[in-house]
Amino acid sequence: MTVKTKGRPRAFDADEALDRAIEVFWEHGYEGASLTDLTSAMGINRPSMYAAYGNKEQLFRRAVARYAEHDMAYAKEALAEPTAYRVIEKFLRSNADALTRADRPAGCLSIQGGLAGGSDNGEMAQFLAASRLGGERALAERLARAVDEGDLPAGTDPAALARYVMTVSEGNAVHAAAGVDRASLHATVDLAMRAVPNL
Amino acid sequence: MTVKTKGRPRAFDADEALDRAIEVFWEHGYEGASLTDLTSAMGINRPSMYAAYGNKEQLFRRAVARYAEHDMAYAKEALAEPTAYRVIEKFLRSNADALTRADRPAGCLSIQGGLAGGSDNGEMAQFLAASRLGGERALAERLARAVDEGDLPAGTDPAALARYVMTVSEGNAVHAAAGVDRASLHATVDLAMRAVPNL
DNA sequence: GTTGTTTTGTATCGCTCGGTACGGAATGAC
DNA sequence: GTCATTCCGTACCGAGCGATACAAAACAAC
Repeated sequence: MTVKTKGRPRAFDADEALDRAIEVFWEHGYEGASLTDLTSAMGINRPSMYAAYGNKEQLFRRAVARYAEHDMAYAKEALAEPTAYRVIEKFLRSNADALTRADRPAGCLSIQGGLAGGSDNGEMAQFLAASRLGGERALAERLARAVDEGDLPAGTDPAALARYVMTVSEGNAVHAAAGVDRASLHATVDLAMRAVPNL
Repeated sequence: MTVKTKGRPRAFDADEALDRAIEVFWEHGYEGASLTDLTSAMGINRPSMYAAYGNKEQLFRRAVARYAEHDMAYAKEALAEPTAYRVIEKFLRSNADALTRADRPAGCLSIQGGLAGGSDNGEMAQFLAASRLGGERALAERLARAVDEGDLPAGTDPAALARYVMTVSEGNAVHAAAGVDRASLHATVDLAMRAVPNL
C-alpha cells in the first residue's frame, strides 16, 4: 500500500513510530512526555515528527486513536458476546489482562494520559474523559438491548450498570499503574461480577 | 499557639495557604501546577513559599498529608462503623460525597495528583500509589477483624474485598473528575454494594 | 536609638519545554 | 544530466519552568 510519491522517501514507518509514542505517553502522560522522550523513542528527530504528525497534541490524538483501535480491540469483541453477563465478564477479564501486559506499560493510556490538566483548562483531560464516556455509552446501549431481549432483569438501568462496569475497569487501571499484579485484578473482577445479574 | 519569635512576623497563615495549594494540585496535578499558579493562589510570592515549605516537592507532600488528615477524615470514621457492611457502605458513600463537593475540585487529590510521572521514574506517582495502598491495607485489617468476629462469611479474603472497595472508590474518582454527578456515583455504589456480603 | 534576625518583594538565574529556520541529502520527472 | 519536491539533521528561538540573590521592611532584644 506504499503510494509512489515524489521527493525523498520517509526513513521510518509512521505507524511503528506511533506505537513507540503510545508507550511514552502511556508511561509519562501527555504533559509528562517531552518531545525529547518521544522522538528519541520513535527513532526520529523533531522536524520529522512535526512533518508527519503536526505537533505534540495531534501526535497524542493519533496515539489515542491507534490505541483505541488496537490495544482496546477487546472492548468491541466483548460487546459481541451473546449475553450481558458474558459481555461484562469478557470485558473486565480482557481489560485486566490488557492492564498487565508484560510488553506494554502497566495501566491504561486513557487514564495515564492525564486526568488533570495544566494551566489550560484541561483540554486533554476532557478529551480523554469524553473518549472513555463514549465507550461507556456503547456498553450501555449493548446492555439496553440485553434488557429488551430479557437477558437482564426488567427494570435494570443499563446506563447505571455500564457505569459500574467502567468504574471497576478504571479502578483496576489505577491499581495496575500502582503495580498490582494480574491475579489480583482478576480477584477484583471475581468480586465485581457478583453485582451483575446472572439469569 | 502562636509562639513568640524573633524577626519579622509571617504575613500569612501556613495552613490556610496550604489549603489553597491543595486545590491547585488537586485541579492541575503535581507537574501541571506551576509555582506561579501555586503562589498566586496561596497569596504569597515565591521566596515566602520556599522559606515556609522548602520546595515544590515538599509543598506537595505536605499538601497530601493535610489532605489525608482533613479531606479524607471520613475514611477513618468509616473504619469505626460496627459491621463490615456498614464500614464499606459508609466509606463509599462518604467518598462519593467528597468527590463531588461544590467547594472543592472534582475527584480526589491522590488520583488527580498524578498517576504518571515525567522524565524521572515517577517518584510522585509512586508516593501517591503507596499512600493509597496504605489506606487499602488499613481497610483490609478492619475487614480481617470482621472475619474473626463472624461479621463476614468464613473464608472471605479481606485483602481482596478491601482491594475491590478501593477499586470502586478509585473508579468513582476517575468518573467524578470527568464531571459525573453525585447521584450517579451513588448509583454506582448501590450496585457495588451488591457484591459485599451482608449477614 | 542600635543590633540581630526573619520575612517580603523584585528581579533574575540556568534549564528545559514545544516548536522552527535552514541547508544538505535523497528521490521522481523530464 | 537538471529541476522540483520531500525528508533529514543541526542548531536555534521565545517562553515558561523551578529555584534564588539581594536589599528593603518589620519585628524582638538590649
